[in-house]
Amino acid sequence: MLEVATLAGVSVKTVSNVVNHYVHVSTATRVRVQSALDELGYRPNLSARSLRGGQSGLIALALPELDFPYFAELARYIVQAAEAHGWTVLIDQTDGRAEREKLVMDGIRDQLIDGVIFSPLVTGARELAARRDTTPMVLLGERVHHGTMDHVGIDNVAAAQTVVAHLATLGHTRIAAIGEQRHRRGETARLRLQGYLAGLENAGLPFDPTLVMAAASYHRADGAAAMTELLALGDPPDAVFCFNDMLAIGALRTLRDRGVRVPEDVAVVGFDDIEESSYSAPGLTTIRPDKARIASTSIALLAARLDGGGGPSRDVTERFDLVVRRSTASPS
Amino acid sequence: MLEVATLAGVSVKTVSNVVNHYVHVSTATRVRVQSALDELGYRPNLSARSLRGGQSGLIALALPELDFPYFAELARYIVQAAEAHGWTVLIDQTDGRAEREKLVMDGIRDQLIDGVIFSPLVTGARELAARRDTTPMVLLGERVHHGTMDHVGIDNVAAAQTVVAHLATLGHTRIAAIGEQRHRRGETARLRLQGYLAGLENAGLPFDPTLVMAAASYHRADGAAAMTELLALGDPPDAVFCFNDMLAIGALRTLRDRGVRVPEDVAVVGFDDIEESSYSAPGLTTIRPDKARIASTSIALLAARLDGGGGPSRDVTERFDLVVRRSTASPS
DNA sequence: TTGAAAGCGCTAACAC
DNA sequence: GTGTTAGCGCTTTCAA
Repeated sequence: MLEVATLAGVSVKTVSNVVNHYVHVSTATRVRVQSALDELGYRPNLSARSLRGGQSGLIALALPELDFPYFAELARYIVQAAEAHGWTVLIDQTDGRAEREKLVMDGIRDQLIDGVIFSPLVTGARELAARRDTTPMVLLGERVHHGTMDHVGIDNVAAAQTVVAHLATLGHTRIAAIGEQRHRRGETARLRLQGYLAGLENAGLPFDPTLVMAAASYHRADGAAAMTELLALGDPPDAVFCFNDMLAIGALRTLRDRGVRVPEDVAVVGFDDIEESSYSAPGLTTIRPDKARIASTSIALLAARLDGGGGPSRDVTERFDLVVRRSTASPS
Repeated sequence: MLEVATLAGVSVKTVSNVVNHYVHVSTATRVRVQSALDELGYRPNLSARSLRGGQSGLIALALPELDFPYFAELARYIVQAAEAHGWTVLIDQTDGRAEREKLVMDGIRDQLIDGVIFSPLVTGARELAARRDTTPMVLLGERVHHGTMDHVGIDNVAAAQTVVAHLATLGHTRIAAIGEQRHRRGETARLRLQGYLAGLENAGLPFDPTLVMAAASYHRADGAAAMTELLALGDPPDAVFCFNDMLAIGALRTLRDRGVRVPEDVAVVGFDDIEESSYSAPGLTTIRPDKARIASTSIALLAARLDGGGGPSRDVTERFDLVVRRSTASPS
């Protein structure tokens, strides 16, 4: 910047003014400085600017897994929404490991980052409440108790109820669930299970605990394994509600391999509506959270915190839809 | 840091020494400083550190699309490999748009970033050669001529030849290709097409231009559309080589909808071996680039540039495998 | 409208 | 083994 100033015959302050589009600069000076800028190929140093001003234009997005289609799609929307705000998104992959999530909470790379959007998998209400780092944070996913942190999510219980109601309407009576997580602290599984139970009750269907399968993680292989176990039951289900689409795709694979017809013998429903689910065989009925809105709301909440500062934490529930495809066509 | 120094009764230099694990610090001092550090909840300021030392510990990964499974999987490996080096990865999504890729080339956020791993879609040899930004850059994907930039990829031509040879061995004679890109400047499509042609020639099969389908982009929908066109041909193919797995999955969808049997009537092969391809119906035969090695090599090359500096540009070709699944079981 | 100088938090050189 | 000091590139008072 000093070089530029010298070349243009002005002070660094004037260069700074030009670079930052300060209004009170005479046109002549501006032009002169600008050409010096171009000639020298000047590029502002973000570190210095951030050190001085406290804003870096960087926000972090902390997700469990990048190659989890739901998160990849969400990340895409968030990157787009952030770009519209002039922010760059830095991605942290936590793998759902407690120590990685703790790093996010404690503020890795503090002061470098203006805000964080965090989708916790194992971090609970206690840790959240104990957070000391003051970087604005927006929480994604299931709601957990928290103080100053904003939150964006969907109503998991209602969504799961919707699924069960749909299956019951189609005449299914033995509806299994795949995705319970006994050993995880994440709330998502618990909420969807709760919705599942409520759905059964609403439909007047009995609850059979043997139809609830746990899933160590939510990958395709877990769904395939759980479905195998369900088929081995003396009295197998006539429908399966998987707590995400990956599980459902794994389940479909098992059913196909065993020659079980979908939806005639067993109907299958997922959750997330990843793109893959409209190409599966058969196409997968699923819950579609409004990812674009989740992303834009998260960014908007963060922006509000950065501009305005305080205020009570806000909790936004975005809409979801039930997308009906061939995997739950009428069974009759 | 000054506060910490005061509390511990030492100078800032000593605090810096402790923070940076400098060896020559007496244990007593170290302990004293450490407790002051903890008490005050000290966190180093990355901006300042980067401003001073010129290294931020941040590298950028510039990819076309995050929700493209191949890139998502690759990103995951790269984030992991980078983490092992103590680097954080910042992700740029270019959408394959020329102006976004140009930004990457010009060095958005210069000086903040220690290096860039860039997977160009539309940027060609000319732009690459004209690059002025000096941030170390590793190129991913097809090789294009370049000067000082390292490159990691696989042999696309050989891989495509392998696919065609495999199909020919199984007795297929009318082998179509989906994924030509007449309007794009990217080289990938061209190289795979070249391998396809070479493969036909090696197998002594005639080349029929009507069997080569263009794809505007490499999404599932493009593959589905291209397959529809192929089926409308008077003399349709008995095998299809799709230039990526997404196209192949779209093609499978079309075939399924039309009641065409795979592989009995038409065999299908993809490219990339994304996880989804082992769960498709039927499982997809495909080329598996060694993504983990591509990632670790990229990071290693970047690390070498950052440590060592100059030297001629290196070009690493990683291995690939043909993964045979049900979509190309013997047609007889 | 423009310039001079201070200082953001940190580390490297050098002195003690 | 530890302290002093200068300076990374920038923006922001404050003066001119």
